[in-house]
Amino acid sequence: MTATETEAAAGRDFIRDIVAADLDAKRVAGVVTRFPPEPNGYLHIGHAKSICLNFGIAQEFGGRCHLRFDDTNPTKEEQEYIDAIENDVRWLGFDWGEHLYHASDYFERLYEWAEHLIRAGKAYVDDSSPEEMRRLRGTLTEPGQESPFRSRGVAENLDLFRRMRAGEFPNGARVLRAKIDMAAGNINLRDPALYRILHAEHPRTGTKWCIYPTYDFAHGQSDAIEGITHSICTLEFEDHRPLYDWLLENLPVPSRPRQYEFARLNITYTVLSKRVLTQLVQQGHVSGWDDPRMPTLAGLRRRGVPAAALREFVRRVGVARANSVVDLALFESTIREHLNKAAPRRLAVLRPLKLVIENYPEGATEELAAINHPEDPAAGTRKLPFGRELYVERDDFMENPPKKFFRLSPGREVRLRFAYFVTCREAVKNAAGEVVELRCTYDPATRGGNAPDGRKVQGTIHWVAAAHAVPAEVRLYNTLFARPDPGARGDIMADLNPNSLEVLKDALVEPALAADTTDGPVQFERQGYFCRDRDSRPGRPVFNRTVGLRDSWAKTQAGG
RNA sequence: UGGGGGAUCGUCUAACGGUAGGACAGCGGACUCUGACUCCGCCAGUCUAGGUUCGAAUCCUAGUCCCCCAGCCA
Repeated sequence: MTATETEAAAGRDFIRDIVAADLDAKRVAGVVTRFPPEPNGYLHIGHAKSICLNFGIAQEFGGRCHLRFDDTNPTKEEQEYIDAIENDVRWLGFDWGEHLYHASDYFERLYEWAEHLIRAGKAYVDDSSPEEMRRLRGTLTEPGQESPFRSRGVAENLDLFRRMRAGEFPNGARVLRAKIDMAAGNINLRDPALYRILHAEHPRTGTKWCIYPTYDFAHGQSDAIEGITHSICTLEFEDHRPLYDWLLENLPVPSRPRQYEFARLNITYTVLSKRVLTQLVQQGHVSGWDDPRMPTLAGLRRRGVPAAALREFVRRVGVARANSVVDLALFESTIREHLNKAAPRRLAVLRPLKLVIENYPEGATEELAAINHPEDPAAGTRKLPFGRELYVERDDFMENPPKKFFRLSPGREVRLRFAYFVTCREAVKNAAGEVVELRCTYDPATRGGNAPDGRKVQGTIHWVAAAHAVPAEVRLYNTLFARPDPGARGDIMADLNPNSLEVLKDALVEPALAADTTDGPVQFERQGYFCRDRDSRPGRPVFNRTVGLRDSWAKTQAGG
């Protein structure tokens, strides 16, 4: 982060207010936060909010932030996800230093604490089937009933729990439960499960364990072990806070963290449900977790979104307790702002239409100077080859243009960016009546783009020289979902956008784009920001559109 | 009908009993060798009804609407 960004990120929200107050009142000596993902999928932009919050607070208040994998359910977790998560957090710009932890690091201690609870008469082994437990739990409006196993003695509970650990029972046969209150209005307090039997191989502990702590039994204690002061999570865990507190109060934990909840991020046209994202990958609706249409950090990275833009977006969104849905336009605006400053400009024709300059000498070639960045003279210039045959954008010609159309049409003069004024004399059509070529004339006196007689043109269009253009593939991305509120009407897959990907295989780009194989962003003038995809091959670059330029002409047309 | 939360411009978010502000979106204009960028202007909000107060988005009362919870998921 730059200094200014760090400063800007110090903007206040209710959580930072709490941290500041705790520090002021010396309730805590220093702030310690943590980002605790479960390694059962890839990180997405919703996680970015949590990452920026936790790591950001640690930075701003001079504390530290841990990366902790909440790996308590080996049936869902994989090493691939662990590796991807570490990579993504680093890419986002954060560093956990020495503080990389796993809930599984604490399995032995958690087990001891479970026995502690049993000895204190506050936990018991229940032989009920899952169905029976559900039946006795009651409903939202009716209290639950006590299990017949609730009154088991300490010795029997201890024996049974040890035999659970020893692997004497099959999955689901028994469970360790906290003894709290089956009549509690908060269902999480109706004797929640603490340990379940899972004969499964864990990515880190292998087959050492066949019983695993639940989220509730692992999370708060892990926080306490690490000395976390502010345990920040999303709103749906609000109901778990009483249980979080109950466990910390009934166990000999080394510290006393506090949980605070904030509203998770939602964005229009976007789905941030790990379940649905997994489904998109598994059913082949996207090419993988890093498909540039995915809201995953891997997808956004491949799409060309700068990490700094992601951080800035999260900052602009803010942190509150009210559920909300952020306009995708805010994200796009933030991306453009960053890319506008960073991206050198280039000319690329996405949907080529041949243009022949009849009065330009056959076989002649010349080079014209083009600036690389209009707002940054230090970016310098480059040479653009020019010739009698060019390609221009199909959209830049209309045989019968509407009012205010400032581009090419029969008889109209426009400027070719950095080159000459040309006037369209004729549109050549094929048998099907489609325009296949434009015959034009140019004014040699306008070399460089200005007329000595001072006359103006209303439009400037981009182009490439036929003899020097490099063929390229360009991938245009639209939202994965066609509706701003995917799934709101039931079947979320029914809301998939059939036009989320448009592949242009016949694009032509200026030579400089083929020569440069670095990874930085680039602006195709008048079109948008692009980045080179890893599918690029020598002589055949592939570009992803990160985001289009604002297009008030298109808006006018659509509106009119 | 249980428990826990939340309501401020179209959207997100400030305000901490004292001028309801910012950003995005939208609209209009200036500038322009990108219909981009930039700049200027405009539009627009405290869920409702009472109450306390010199003064209420903020405090009180009563409503309304929205979200979360009945995994041996996290």
